[in-house]
Amino acid sequence: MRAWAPACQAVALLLGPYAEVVLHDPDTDRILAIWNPMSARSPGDPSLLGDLNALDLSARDVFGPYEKLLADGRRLTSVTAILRDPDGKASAVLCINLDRTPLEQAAALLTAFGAPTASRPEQLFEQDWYERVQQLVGTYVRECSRPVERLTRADRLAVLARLEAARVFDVRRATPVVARALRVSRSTVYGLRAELKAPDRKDQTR
Amino acid sequence: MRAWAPACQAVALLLGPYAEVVLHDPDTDRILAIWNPMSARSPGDPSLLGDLNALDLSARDVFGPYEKLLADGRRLTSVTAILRDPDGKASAVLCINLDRTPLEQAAALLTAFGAPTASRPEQLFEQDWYERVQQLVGTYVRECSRPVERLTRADRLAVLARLEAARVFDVRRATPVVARALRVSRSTVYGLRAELKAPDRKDQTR
DNA sequence: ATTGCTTTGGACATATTGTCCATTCTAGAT
DNA sequence: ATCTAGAATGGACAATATGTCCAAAGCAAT
Repeated sequence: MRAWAPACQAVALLLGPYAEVVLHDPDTDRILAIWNPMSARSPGDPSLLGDLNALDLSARDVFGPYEKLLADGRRLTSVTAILRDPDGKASAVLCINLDRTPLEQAAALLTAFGAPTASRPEQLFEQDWYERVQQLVGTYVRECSRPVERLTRADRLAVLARLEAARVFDVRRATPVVARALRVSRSTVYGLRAELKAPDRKDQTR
Repeated sequence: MRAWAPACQAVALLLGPYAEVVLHDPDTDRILAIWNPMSARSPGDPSLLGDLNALDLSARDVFGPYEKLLADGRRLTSVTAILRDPDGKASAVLCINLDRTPLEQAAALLTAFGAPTASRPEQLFEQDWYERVQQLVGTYVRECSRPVERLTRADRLAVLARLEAARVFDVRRATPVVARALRVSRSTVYGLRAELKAPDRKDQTR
């Protein structure tokens, strides 16, 4: 039923990957819609609501929270709501399944681990990105036992890839430093770097 | 609107004391119903939805998740959904506000605990300077248990000193990020930063 | 020497960073 | 509540830094 979709989507969105929202059709016993499916179910599949139908639908509209167990061991907390038309007819059944394991792990860790007072936000921020450049280049040079000036084009590409991976270029003014370390011009660094990003074509049709 | 109540109640029930579910009347701009109120609002009170009405209600039905901040410093994650009648008319606006602080505390502890100190030869370069900014600001905020927006000038100076010490500004594009994290303008960041460097004189005789 | 690459300096086009300042805000004091 | 000094803001602008391009060299293998 289209009317409920926004509400369902909102819930699914809010609870991120840990909640599954399912809308069932109580007449056909099939899934109408599903958000963040945790098992591989999709609209049209049988609901497998089974015992729910045994519940007295007229007595209450909201059931739960109760616990479910997934085959893979995940512990779910579920709630169910009967959604009614303006005329009172049950037009859909809403189930929200919340995966509790991540929270439980956190809680377990928390209780198991006394009171760790402060965290360790220490700055291994790497003051010395400059050193790091020297280090990465130096290491490579040693690896292929060849001085910086005798590095082949491919070598330079490789070194740049490492520097790139180390996020060196996120640092201000890094490019000239790298160029110098590689005994190469600034232009060349940009050129090679572009090549890394666009592995094949020589033409820069951008 | 009676039709939505079960769904709202179900969500409120599932998310326990940490989620507030509010149903607004888009016509009168008042609260229709509210579950688990976090602030002292009740049905009939004005919605204070303000800017929401400015949103193009016809464009989308679901907004968010976006972040809200309570005066007392609690961090909320909110989603909003436009609920429509069978004939398409927006009959209600659903807001779910989830208090994230308990989760954040758990998560913070978790990440702090998970930090495997050693064995990080490569990229201790801190890919994640962005995280680091959030982290440093967040820590400070927690230390003085005051939301970012309520930080005093002196506080901001202190935070900036830490960021400076962590060499955050060596990273490209860091300033705007910091400004945003501090909920302050770019200009202000530069201003405060200048102040840090020249502790006394107001004139910039350099 | 000629060919088919790559590198190089620069010139330029963009983007980012810093400065400045007229206005707008805000926290206190009145 | 109103006023006021100091602070923050947004936007213009200047200064730098980053990227692109390309014509003019290098350079190695014919």
